[in-house]
Amino acid sequence: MSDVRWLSTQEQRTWRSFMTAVTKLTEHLDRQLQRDSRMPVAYYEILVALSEAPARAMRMSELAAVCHSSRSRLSHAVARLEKEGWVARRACPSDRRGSIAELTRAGFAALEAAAPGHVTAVREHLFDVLTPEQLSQLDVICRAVDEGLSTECAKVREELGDF
Amino acid sequence: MSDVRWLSTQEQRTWRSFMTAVTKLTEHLDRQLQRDSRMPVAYYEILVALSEAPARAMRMSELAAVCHSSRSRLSHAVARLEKEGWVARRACPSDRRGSIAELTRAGFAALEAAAPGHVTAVREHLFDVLTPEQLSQLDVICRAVDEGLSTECAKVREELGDF
DNA sequence: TGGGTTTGGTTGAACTCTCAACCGAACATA
DNA sequence: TATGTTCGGTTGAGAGTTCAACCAAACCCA
Repeated sequence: MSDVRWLSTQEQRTWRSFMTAVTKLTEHLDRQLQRDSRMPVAYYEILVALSEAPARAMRMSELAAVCHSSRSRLSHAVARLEKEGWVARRACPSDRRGSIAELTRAGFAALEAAAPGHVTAVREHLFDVLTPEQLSQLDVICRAVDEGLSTECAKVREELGDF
Repeated sequence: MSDVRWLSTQEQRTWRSFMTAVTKLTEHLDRQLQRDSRMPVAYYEILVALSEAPARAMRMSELAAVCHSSRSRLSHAVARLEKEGWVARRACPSDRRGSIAELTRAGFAALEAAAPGHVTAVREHLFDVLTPEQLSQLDVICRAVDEGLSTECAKVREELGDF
């Protein structure tokens, strides 16, 4: 099918500035957190999710959903966090297949230590460079993109099962 | 320093919707391209950059700059693309340290084959879900973020040398 | 009760990325 | 010409992600 709707010059410019900004920002944040707190952003978000959960514990699958992570990725990640002593896994009493990830004291401390630097970086490179108006625009835009993807992702999830 | 400027509730919401949208979008695009054309988006962009260069060839360091990639990453990536037969490396005549990456016929064909699916995915999940107004807002926003980062990145580049 | 299917989760291999170390060529300076 | 530094690029190890395969528990239904 050659009836592809190619991008206009302007659209290409927008796409490239989007890609550039996103990759630079995520790389910067990842580098900052890795350097200062020895964890990638993805792991930080796992700790955040756990810290906000009741009893600072969550079923693995629920945690995966909250973090928009595949089961597999989360399993590997939690294994690493466990080795670090930041998370502990225990069996789920109500479902013997399940397992529960729990934030340890050390994990909470690590999160507390990491948070200031990370939040500062986010503020500095996103919130501080945009007007309040732009921030609310960005919020609306991201929700629209997310919405458009979640219908699609639901489809994928149906077909492939594992996400 | 406990004088961290934490995020307000609204800011947290914006940040999360941003992260969600970005990670979902990039993962979706990566999965599409990997599934249909056996290459990650980063490699696709390398091929695009080469295809747009005069003689479809470029110095490695220039290519790295255009792709916002580290030298190391590019070196690994080109090695893989070379194994695939999509890119060839040859010595630079004017600087014997240098090497030049060149898009092969097969590489150009692979790019042509990959482009429709990728562009369609981008259009479908970004351009089609936003109004023209929102697209131009997004463009401005991304340029501001990029701007804010490039001063920072310049600093990092100075300190660490290798990016 | 038994057999097939789905669900929750883990595992290992292949791949990509990062970081630091390294090498030879180019350049600067004396 | 000799030497120290910078530049362009590669390499290997370690870490994270993906994908497919797998296992056991739970569920479904005859």
